[in-house]
Amino acid sequence: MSLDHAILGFLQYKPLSGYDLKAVFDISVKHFWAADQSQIYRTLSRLAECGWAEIERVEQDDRPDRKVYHITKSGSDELIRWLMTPLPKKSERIPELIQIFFAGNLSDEEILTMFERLESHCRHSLEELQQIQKMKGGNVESAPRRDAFFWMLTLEYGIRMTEASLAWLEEVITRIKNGRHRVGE
Amino acid sequence: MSLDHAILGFLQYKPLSGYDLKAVFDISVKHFWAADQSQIYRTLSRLAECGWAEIERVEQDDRPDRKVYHITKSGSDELIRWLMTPLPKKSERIPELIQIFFAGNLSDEEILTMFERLESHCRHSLEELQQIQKMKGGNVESAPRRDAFFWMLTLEYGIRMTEASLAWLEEVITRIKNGRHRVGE
DNA sequence: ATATATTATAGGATAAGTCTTATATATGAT
DNA sequence: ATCATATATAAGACTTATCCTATAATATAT
Repeated sequence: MSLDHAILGFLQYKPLSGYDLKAVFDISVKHFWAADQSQIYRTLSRLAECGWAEIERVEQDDRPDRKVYHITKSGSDELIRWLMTPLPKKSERIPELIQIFFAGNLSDEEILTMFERLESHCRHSLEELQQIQKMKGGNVESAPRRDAFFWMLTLEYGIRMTEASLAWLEEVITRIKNGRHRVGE
Repeated sequence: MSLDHAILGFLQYKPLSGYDLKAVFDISVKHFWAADQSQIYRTLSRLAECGWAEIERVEQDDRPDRKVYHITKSGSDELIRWLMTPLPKKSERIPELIQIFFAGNLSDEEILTMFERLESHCRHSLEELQQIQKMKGGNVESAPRRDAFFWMLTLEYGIRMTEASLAWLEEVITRIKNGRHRVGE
């Protein structure tokens, strides 16, 4: 799955330790792929077992030793292969839609509260993403334009989707306020 | 998590067996919550253990006996409680965005192929959703308007998001064809 | 003084989900 | 005749991810 390949992707740029990777995930792909620290370490061991990465032990006096992972030729090949492979389409799980689907069990007031909660959450996410986009304008300059272009695309995608969600939620709230969900009762 | 509550939601409408539930999931919430048959049965046992559902054994001569699950008062309370509870916001995982993020490793030609693949997949999903929407127009009439309203909302959401994805992908493909990802190289 | 944060790795327990297979009967299609 | 499909339930093995905890030294803040 994708965590393996996300890690290979980062190792392709340069060798990194598990600790480094956690930090790198948190400042770059967290919005669409949050990685658990524990899971990163476990996955790194597996990558090394597979021969997709090699471990370099870096001794340190004051800190615990670092295990820096280098991507191998076969790891690099695997990354390229995966990047061109269509992903098995499995519908993502959206628990919010379960709440909406069964919202008929709630009172009109509770429903409105629910949607307004979803809306404010969505607005907050949008602000976060826009904030990142602003800062990234400078942040990304160290990378080749080609890489930076695709990094920005993933942010742009997040923003577009969140904007669309927000627009939809606002529309739905208006409809509910106009009692459109009660028509015909 | 949500499978528990999705099942409680359906049991709130009427008592169902595991087999029934699998069918119900597949024709209603599959687009945003695909449920594995095996997982449904496991979850049902757990719901019964929790006291949120009760089992009625229905003997049949020609077929294996059915275990029909009835929601209890405490199950119903739990459903309502959950519907009003804000969900812990955990960013969803979008493996496609990992592929896009690291697309810089591919050639221009491969990149275009990748995005066109994503676009056609997206177009296909949209058609599927629109097809369901058309059919549901009649399908849903048996339910109270209030419930049907929220069922349709979840479909509408899927369509809006897929439309937004598609529009974005088309735009990105144009930009790539114009060589915008190579600017400054 | 004490608590928290940073750097660094990793195991244990648990949860959640997927895939496969087993069992059993009936019906319809090729 | 045989094969697939529908009805009905459920265990086994495995994967992936999450949460918590442990270890260990240093540094900074209260």
